[in-house]
Amino acid sequence: MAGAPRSWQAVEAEVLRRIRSRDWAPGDLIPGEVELAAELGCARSTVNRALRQLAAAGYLERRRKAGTRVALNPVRMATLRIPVIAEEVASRGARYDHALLRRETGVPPLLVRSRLRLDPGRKLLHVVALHLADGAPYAFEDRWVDPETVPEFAALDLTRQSANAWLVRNVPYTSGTLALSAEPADRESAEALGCDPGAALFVLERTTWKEARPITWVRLAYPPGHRLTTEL
Amino acid sequence: MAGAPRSWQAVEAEVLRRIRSRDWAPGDLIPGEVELAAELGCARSTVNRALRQLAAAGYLERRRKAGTRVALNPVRMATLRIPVIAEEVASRGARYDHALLRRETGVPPLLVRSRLRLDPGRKLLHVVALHLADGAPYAFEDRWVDPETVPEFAALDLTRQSANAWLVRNVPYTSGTLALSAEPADRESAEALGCDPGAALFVLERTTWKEARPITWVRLAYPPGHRLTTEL
DNA sequence: CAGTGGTCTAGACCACAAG
DNA sequence: TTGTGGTCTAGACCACTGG
Repeated sequence: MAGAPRSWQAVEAEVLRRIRSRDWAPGDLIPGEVELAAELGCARSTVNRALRQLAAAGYLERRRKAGTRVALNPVRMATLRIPVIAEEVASRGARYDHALLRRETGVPPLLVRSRLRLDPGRKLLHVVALHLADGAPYAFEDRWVDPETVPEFAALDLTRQSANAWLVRNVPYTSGTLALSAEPADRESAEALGCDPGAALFVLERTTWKEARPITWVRLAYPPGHRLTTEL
Repeated sequence: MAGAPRSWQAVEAEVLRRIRSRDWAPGDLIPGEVELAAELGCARSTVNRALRQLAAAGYLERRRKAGTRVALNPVRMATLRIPVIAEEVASRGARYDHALLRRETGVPPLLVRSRLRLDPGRKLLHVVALHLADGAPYAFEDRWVDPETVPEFAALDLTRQSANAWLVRNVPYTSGTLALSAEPADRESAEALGCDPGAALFVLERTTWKEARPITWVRLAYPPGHRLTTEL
């Protein structure tokens, strides 16, 4: 009936237009795939792809038999790119370097132990390092690695490549958790990053698993002023 | 040849298995869709869907004619859910409230003006509010709204619903930017959030546009301890 | 039970880019 | 030029779930 969307992108755009124009208001039931396909002059699978995409983006809510509704609260999904730091630095046009500050074996603090669900007394490999961009401190890394999951880690030369770069390439995780927060700089972080103790640091904390076994817990602290941005 | 993946999820799982097992190493060219479909015993479109999914997740890199390669650096994409604060609070099982602290019209500071690409001297609507969870400070909001894009905003009763809730439902944006950072609390934020000045606040800054017109710039500051988490 | 979305298929044409 | 992914189609069956 209407114009002539042919591609699934065109269908997506048309549906989005109707949502934004309040032609289809939040909560409304929209026509079924068959009906839409007929109206827009394309195959049902084309409509399906467009609607699936919009549902994944949070604009629509779909349920079998119940049909498709315009989402009441468009839950915005922001996708952040979490690259390896070396590339994060390179993509900003800076020269990357890193310095290994400490490396030891020991019992992790309670926080780390609980995040990794470890038995008390388990010893992990501990690595403290500083990432540099054009020679300036870029991020302060505090990492604990489970030697039972990653036995090769103990023998690694961490002066040539960072722990993260090696792990990402050699020990793919099957699941993980990422947490972002703000924390005041403790003395060691402040010294490494060249800021005042207590300064507001942007902190990224990541825990990764290989099936049921913990791989690593890492905390990356960025100096004041660091921003993580994304397009919506 | 191999087992019998029939669904696209099964194909996805099988390909992921081969990547993780280093059967297909980073940088390797993997078989084309036609070949894979034959090997796995399904239609090419099924393989296509699985590979598209894996490419979107950052595991594969696909280019016409060049074929599909295992990504050298699995760029991790973390998807954050950015809900309306009222629901964010409700989902934590707390009672939501908000308090309007200030509301005025004026020329925004340089930072806001540049983010919204405004002409100097343009006056915007300024709203300062506090979001509460079970009566405790949850987030401090500083917002500027363009009255030319959203004329109805000036007449709104912001004691009944928050600015964000109304904007999300009534002025859908077509594009926007999200930035996360850590900032020391200034006096006003500290007072509102009940923390010390200089405390490390987790800050979410968002700018939204309706086509080429700015809608709003908002800065949400969360008190120390706040964490934004996601599964990987 | 019946309607809706979810998926698979086989085949076709197209767009892009490597050689 | 030509191989590869990107997409569309028409039809079919299935799975879930509302009524």
